Amino acid sequence: MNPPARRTGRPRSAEADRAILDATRAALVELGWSKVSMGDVAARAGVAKTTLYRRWANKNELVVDAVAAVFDEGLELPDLGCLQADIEAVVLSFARLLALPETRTALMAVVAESTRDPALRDRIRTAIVDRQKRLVLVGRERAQERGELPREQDPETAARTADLIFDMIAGAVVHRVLVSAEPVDTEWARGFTALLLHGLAAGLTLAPSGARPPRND
Amino acid sequence: MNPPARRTGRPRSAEADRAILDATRAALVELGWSKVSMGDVAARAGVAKTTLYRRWANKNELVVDAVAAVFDEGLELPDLGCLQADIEAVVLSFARLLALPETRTALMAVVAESTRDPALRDRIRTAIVDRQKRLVLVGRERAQERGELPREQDPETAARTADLIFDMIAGAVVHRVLVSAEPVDTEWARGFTALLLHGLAAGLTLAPSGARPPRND
Amino acid sequence: MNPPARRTGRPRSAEADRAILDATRAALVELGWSKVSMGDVAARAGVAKTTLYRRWANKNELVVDAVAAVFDEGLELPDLGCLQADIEAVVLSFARLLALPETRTALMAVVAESTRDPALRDRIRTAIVDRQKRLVLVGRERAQERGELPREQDPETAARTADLIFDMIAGAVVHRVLVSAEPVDTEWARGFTALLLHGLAAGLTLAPSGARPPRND
Amino acid sequence: MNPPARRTGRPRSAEADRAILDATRAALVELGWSKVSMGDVAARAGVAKTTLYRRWANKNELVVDAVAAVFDEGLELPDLGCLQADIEAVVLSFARLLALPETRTALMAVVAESTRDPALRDRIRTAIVDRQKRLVLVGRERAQERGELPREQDPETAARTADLIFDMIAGAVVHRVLVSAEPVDTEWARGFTALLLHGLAAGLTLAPSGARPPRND
DNA sequence: AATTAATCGAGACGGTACGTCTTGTCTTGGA
DNA sequence: TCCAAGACAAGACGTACCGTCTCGATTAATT
Repeated sequence: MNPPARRTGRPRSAEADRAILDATRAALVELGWSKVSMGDVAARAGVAKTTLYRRWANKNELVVDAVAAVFDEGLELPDLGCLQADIEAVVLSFARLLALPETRTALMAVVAESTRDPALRDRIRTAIVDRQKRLVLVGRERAQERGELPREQDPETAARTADLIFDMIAGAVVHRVLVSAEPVDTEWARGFTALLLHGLAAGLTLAPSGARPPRND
Repeated sequence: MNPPARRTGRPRSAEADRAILDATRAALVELGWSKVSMGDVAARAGVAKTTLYRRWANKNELVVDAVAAVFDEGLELPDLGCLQADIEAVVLSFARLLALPETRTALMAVVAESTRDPALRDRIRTAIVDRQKRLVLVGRERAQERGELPREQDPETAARTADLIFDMIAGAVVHRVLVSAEPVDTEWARGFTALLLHGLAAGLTLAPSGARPPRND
Repeated sequence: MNPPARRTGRPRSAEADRAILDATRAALVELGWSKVSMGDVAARAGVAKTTLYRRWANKNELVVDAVAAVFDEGLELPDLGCLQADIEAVVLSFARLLALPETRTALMAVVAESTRDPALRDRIRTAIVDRQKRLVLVGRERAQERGELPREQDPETAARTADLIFDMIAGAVVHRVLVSAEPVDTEWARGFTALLLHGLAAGLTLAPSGARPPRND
Repeated sequence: MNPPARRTGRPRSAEADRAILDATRAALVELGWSKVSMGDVAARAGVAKTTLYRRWANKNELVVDAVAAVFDEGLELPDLGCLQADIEAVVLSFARLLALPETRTALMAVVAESTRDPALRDRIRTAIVDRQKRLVLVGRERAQERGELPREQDPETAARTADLIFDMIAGAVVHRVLVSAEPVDTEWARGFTALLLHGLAAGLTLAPSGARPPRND
């Protein structure tokens, strides 16, 4: 992303980077968002406050990056051989992440803050949203190879659909966990995935013909 | 909160209450949650900080109360004669609500705060979530009467399904607007509704061969 | 000086004022000017940093006032019955003050700072210089009553003379102690006072035979 | 940048030295002692901070060196044929020096610093004080040759008197300019010189009898 | 009408974190 | 071998806000 720039002077310590992000996550777990202070993070990381501010403009930006790393590590898309299983797995893996108080608190705090801070919103977008969108892209590609999904010719339509699916999956999980405040368990994940795959109207399509009820949960 | 007690002495000013809540909302819109300060709200309301703290224990409580009213209006479910149109309408109506900086900021602020405060989470659930869930129930009832959706016999399953649909609709819209930070317009609402009604697999089902239903497990 | 102003609100704590100035002087003695920090003073005084900054704009101003109080307490003009004894006493009392490291350091630091900061210079003038000038005025009044000095009719000339004498006494002592870095002892005080009273030319006038001194105006 | 030869690591020493000292003086004038920072000086001089620290141990040492040169020029004692004129001339010449912000700031900065640093005080004594003391010696010698002043037999007493006079002249001027913050003009110089020559008591001693005494202010 | 007691505005209080600055040292790569 | 550039640990600076605490001045309902 920024290979130019850095030319002269002492290079920044990669070790410090790591220590700071680790310390931030640890502090987040222990204290919760609002009680994490830059000074405390610096002390935990064995680093001067200056070193934090040289890398991140403020607490929000630091926490976004710390949270982004959690998402990078916490979310995976195992190839389970069928689209439904893949989606269920990623839903559960996302839910597991949001079940941790520090992830939950930090993510929402940062999103809330971003409603008034465009720079922060951009950082969230690039550091978290865009990176996790890859899960949708990879999942779709696999499903298309398996013949479970058709290939979209128009790349723009394909991109729009991917965005839509991402918002639907992430949005439903976040809303269930944070707003409705109900757990996301295997049963919910299965119902959600079925609905996402076959739609609300599925039951109707099949029902009239015979006895089979919709597989809607 | 509690009617008793008040006997002698000067009664609290109702006007002050109103001025404070108005000032809080105004400050929230202008500054965003984290930059709203009690001192600032007091100054806007032409009131002393003491007067705020005499009524609300802290910033959170004040903001929640200030925000609560906003969500009581704003969402309606017009009967447009077909399920798809009804869903699209409610999606757009919700999006319109979230497009106001006031609502957007307030909602996220309160939700973020609630990740740390179970009492606040309950308050949100009863004051906002449960009240809006009726939209799903009403919409489903209408669709069933029109024959667009089958009637679910088991009431528990029916309730679970309603919750799921609510989380999917509200979650997708919120995520689109606040996290992905993209607008919810008619086109998006249409795409979302189609996906919700017919599912991801629909393209495959309808496009290539013809009658073949999803063979999904 | 400012009887108006203060009308509403909680009045400032006189106790805090005292505690802060005491703490400042104590810190000055222990640590020396450059190592005194506002936070440290606040902690010693059992007071919040805010309380310091509500009264003094910065460290310099605080130290000026702390030093001024030392001068107020440390300098007196005992009535010893004759002008020469009075002057010698005040010279020695001033020298005793400057012998303390904290007074010396603090005074010079503040004066040095004031060469670039007009506000600070004014504060020094009103808080220290003008207040100690009273010693000259009182001493002259006494000497005039005793008949040791003539009464000046023109008040402007009288004021100018007082300023001149003040600069000569204070300047000589400060220069001796701080620049020449030699002690001011009884012997020096006696020599200085004699010179101040009778002038350089005195030796000539009284001593040798009678070579007429210069007719210098 | 520089024509001189570069073999293996011989510093551009001379040029860098000069640039640093110039930058230090400039910064001192512009910002005042306490706001001069090593980083700023380095930047002005187009030099790395390392280079400063390779030559001077700290800020004090650097500033003292930067300032030292200023006092080597600037003070002279023209032979005007009479003691009073000589004194007035040197007073005005000293005042002229202190009127320059550069000199004023630098002198006080260094003196202030010296209150905490005995080594620095010695350095000031030899580099500035002792060198200027010669003015007193020369002036006295001339006055004695003219018969304006008696010759002191005891060399020790003579030395002590010279020190006293030096402290009185330099001290009064410095105090007037820096502490009282009033200008030293011809009028003040005349009044000061008269007082120094004839003493406070002069008015009284001579006046009653009748012969016109000097109007000493 | 006088008394009473909780209200009001204003603003100082102890704390705590912020984000900036400077100091003096260390670490690069380039000449 | 030295230089410029700039990162580093340490720690003070002055500001902002929180939630509490005086103040003197209203202001109703109860005497």
